[in-house]
Amino acid sequence: MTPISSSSLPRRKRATMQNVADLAGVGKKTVSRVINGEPNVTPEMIERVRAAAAQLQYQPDMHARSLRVSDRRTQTLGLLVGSVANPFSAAIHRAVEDAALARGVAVFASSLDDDPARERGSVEAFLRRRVDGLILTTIASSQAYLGAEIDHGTPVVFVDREATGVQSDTVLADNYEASRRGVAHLVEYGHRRIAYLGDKPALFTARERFRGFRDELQANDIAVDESLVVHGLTDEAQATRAADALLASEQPPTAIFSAQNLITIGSITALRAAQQQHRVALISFDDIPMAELLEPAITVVQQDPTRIGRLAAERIFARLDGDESPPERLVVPAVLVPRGSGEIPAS
Amino acid sequence: MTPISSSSLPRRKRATMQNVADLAGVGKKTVSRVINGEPNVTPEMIERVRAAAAQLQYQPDMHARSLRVSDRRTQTLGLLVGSVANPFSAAIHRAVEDAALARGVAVFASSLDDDPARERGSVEAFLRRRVDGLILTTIASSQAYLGAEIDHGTPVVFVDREATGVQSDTVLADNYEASRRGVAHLVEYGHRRIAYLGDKPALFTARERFRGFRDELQANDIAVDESLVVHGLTDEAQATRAADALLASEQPPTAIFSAQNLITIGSITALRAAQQQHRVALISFDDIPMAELLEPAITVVQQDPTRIGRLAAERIFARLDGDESPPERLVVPAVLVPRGSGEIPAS
DNA sequence: TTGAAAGCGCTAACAC
DNA sequence: GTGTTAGCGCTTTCAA
Repeated sequence: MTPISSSSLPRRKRATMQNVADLAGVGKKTVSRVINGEPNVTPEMIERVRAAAAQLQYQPDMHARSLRVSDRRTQTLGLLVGSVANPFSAAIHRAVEDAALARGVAVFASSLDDDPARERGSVEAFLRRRVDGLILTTIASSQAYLGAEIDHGTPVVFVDREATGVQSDTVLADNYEASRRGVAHLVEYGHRRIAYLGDKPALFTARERFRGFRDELQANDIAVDESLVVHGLTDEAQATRAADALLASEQPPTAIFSAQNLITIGSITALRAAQQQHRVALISFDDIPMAELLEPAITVVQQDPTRIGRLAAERIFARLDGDESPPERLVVPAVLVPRGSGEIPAS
Repeated sequence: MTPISSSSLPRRKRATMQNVADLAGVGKKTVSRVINGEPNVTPEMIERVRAAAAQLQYQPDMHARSLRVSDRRTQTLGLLVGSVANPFSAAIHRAVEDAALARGVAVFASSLDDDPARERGSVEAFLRRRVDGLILTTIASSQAYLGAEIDHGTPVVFVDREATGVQSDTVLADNYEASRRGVAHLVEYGHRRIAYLGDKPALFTARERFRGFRDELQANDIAVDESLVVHGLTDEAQATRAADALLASEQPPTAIFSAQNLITIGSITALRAAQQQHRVALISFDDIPMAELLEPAITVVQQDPTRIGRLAAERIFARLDGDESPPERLVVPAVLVPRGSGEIPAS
């Protein structure tokens, strides 16, 4: 057995640039030049410094660097998503990470949990760590508190939801239009009693999707039946109960429009329990995992979180690279993917 | 319209502690005391400083702080998982975030993608940013390169996979035993021709799970039929092709043991295509989304990524709080969840 | 081409 | 209870 690292050893101090300079017998600034790949250093010097750095296992301190460097960049981004455990958020996260990795930028990721206090807390935590940019999903009633930071030059991109009280780059799905397309699809299959199961109307996306639902019905001369509309569903269990009740009512819907992925899963559970999954149509706003393997397969309005994340990161980096054009509002279309559940005709 | 933040304004500099001190008419150190909640400041002083800080929208610079503070902590953690977009990884991430949030610690999250170069790159990026601790999923053949950092006192916890060449806290599922339990379950239902579909044997988890598969068969006096064993499956499509081939062979298996979630999904696709999903049993190592809603519902060996993440974070913080006990190896049991697909008897 | 001095924003140590 | 000085590790500035 070779001895492999013992935690009871006296802790060695981390090597600094000065240590490297001393060992290499050069000035601190020369080490700095080599580490940062600056020109005007002779090959021998480069070699000497490299060797010393390797011997000491030197790792430059980016915090100390960013404190002194002229643009004060930290090569760091703050990302706030609904929840890092949510597949939609996770896809955004991954896309941001990929874009950031290419530029040597590290990403702080946090979960919002639709809690305004967490929004403020996360943003503060990011700002105290002097992130170069912010990609934010928001829930607070106003983001005016970001005004000073934006004026200061920190790029901010809002994703998934529109911000209030500040203007900055925004990347969104076309919630309203996509919702209309989903409802129109059901109407085409003869449905007129369409239930709407949605999230809290405090959410931008929930409002937009319901607006699309309502407008599309009206465009087809179908009155919105309030008894078929349920708002404020935030988890599977609530959605299941709401769908249960609708299916057990005197005049049950012939189709369900679910405005969000967790609600969809809850609705499927209810439809199965009532053995109505092949009789009552279902369209889900948001894709769900395994949708193609369910019976019936689930017709969805599919967002593109990867593209949303990529575009958001691109906006941040464009701003960091000097883009001073007016704030952009990028809309990423959601597409209707017919798979079966949405093509069940009205009975 | 009220004017709301204009990006073409001259960029105001960020307020520093000195600015706050000047405005409040006190010394820098007094501001420092107030910001950090240190004792021995009169209430009036606190109020004056608070007001000045608020007026200037002062945000302390944690980098400058950590540079000077005696323990050099940055209140930052580095987390490397398989992929932030993978549900298993995302659950770990979320658990780590929750534990970190309670201590005001921010989390850098990165994806490994089973690429040794990414492992090294991510760890370097974390170290250059002087994270207080590392939670790592690894793929490189050795983690000996971390020895110096561990000696230096940075806590490192390995999750999901065992490390090589260093000793440090580790949190793992009981891959071997859980795999045996899964196979034993199939044997109980009369299966003797059980296929194994697994990931690259370079992975610690893949090796352990296969070892469990093999040993459990042998314990039941069943010879391992090499024609029923496929390694090196890394995505759904590969798994589907492998399962297709097995099902179409002269002597098809009566059961499939899938060693990983993506392989399970691919296997389900193949079983459906061959209309064998109600005839050939299937057990999945790793839960998959919607498993209960599939037909048949999928029997799984369910890991507990939330617990893995929580324990990993607890280890880090215990070390940061001074725990000097020998490295721990925590095993989080995976449990067999019978749902239907694993209870199809041998035909 | 190289290096010495100054200083980024903050806190430790110590004076008052 | 409060302020002053020095210095964390690094880059900038500027002189050699």
